[in-house]
Amino acid sequence: MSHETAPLDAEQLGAYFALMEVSSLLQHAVDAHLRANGDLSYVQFQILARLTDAPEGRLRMTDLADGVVYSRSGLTYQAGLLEKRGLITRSPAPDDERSIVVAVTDVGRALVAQVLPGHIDVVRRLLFDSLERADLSALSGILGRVRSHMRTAPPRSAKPRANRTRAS
Amino acid sequence: MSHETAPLDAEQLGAYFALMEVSSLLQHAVDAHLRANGDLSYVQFQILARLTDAPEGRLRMTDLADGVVYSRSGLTYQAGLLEKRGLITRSPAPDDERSIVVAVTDVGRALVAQVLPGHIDVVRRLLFDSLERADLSALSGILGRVRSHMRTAPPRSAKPRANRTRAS
DNA sequence: AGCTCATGCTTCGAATTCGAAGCAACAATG
DNA sequence: CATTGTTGCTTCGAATTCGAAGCATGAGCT
Repeated sequence: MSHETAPLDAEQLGAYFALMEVSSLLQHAVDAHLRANGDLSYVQFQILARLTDAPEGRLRMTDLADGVVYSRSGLTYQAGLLEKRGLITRSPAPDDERSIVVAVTDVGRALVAQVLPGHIDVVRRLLFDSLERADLSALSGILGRVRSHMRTAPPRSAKPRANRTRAS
Repeated sequence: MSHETAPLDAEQLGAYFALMEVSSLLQHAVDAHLRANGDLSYVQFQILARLTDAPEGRLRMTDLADGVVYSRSGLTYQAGLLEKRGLITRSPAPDDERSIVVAVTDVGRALVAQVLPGHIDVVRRLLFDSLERADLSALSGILGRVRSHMRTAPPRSAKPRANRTRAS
C-alpha cells in the first residue's frame, strides 16, 4: 500500500537519524577502548567474539563474513592479521576442499576474555545507563523484529538512474 | 550503582548486537542505493543532507564533522571531492579567519532531492515496514534518550593496559 | 604589545576497506 | 567422463579512513 515515495514523517526520520548516530558513536567508543586495551579493532573483536560463541570455536570464512556483515576480501585480510598474531588458525575444511575453517586459539579466547569486561562496561555506560528496564525490553524486542525482517528482505536491485562512469 | 564489571544480561547483549547489526545492514543498503542512484557515498550524502537542513545551507567544518560523527581530516577529504563536483562551496568565515564555512550549492540540493525519495524508500522498507506505530514511537523516544545521554558522557579515557607497539 | 595556549583546518603516511578479477574445487548436466 | 556453471577464497588496485604533525589565527594573560 503506502509504499512508493511518501516521505517519512518527522518521527520516522528522527528515529532513523538517532539510530545511525547512536550506533556510530557507540562503535567509535568501543573501537577506541578495544584498541587501547587489546590492540584490536572493532572488526577484529567481532570476528573473535563470533568465533568464541560458535559451536566449536570454528566457522567457515563465508559464514563468518556474513555474521559480521563484512566483505569476503576484507575478512581474508583481517584473518591474515589475526592468524599472524596467533589469535586464530585457518585450515582447509575436511569435507569441502575449497572452503577454509577459521578457529579461535586459546590465546584468542584469552584476549577476548581480557577485553570483554571493559568492552561491556563501555557499552553499558553509553547505551544502557540511560535506559529503564522497560525501555530495554522494548528496544530489544523492536530491534530483534527489525533484524529478522531485514534478513528476509532482498538487498534491493538499486535502479540505475544516474550512472556516471566515476571520475577516475 | 551496579557499575564495574558485571556482565550484561542476555537481553542487553541481544539488544546491543541487534543494534549494531541493524545499523550495519541499513548502512550498507543505503550506501549501495546512493552509489547507484547519485554516485554518492553514505558519508557524502550525510554531509549534503546535514547542510541542506542547516539554517542557510551552511556550516563550519568542525560543526559539520561533529554532526556526522566523522574525523576532521576525513571531512577535509570528502569536502574536497564534493567541491570538485560542484555540490558544495568552501569559503573562509568572515568573523573567524581560520574556520571554513561549507555551503551546499543548488546543484547539491538538487542531487539530494533527486536521491532522497529512493533513499527514504530503502529506509522505510528495511527499517519501518516491520514496525507498528507504537514501536516507532518507542524506538524514537528510546534512541533519543540514549543519544542525549551519549552526548553528555565523556569519551572514556581508555585505560592503557596492554600497549603493544604495533607490528609495523 | 608580547607570550603562551587553544582552536580550526589541512597535509602526510599507514592501515583498512571494497569490488572485480583470478583460481581452485564442487555440482549438474549430457 | 567431458563440459559448463557455481561456490569459496585470495589477490589486486583504487578509494577511503584515521591520527599525528604542521600551520595559521584567535584568546587570555601580563
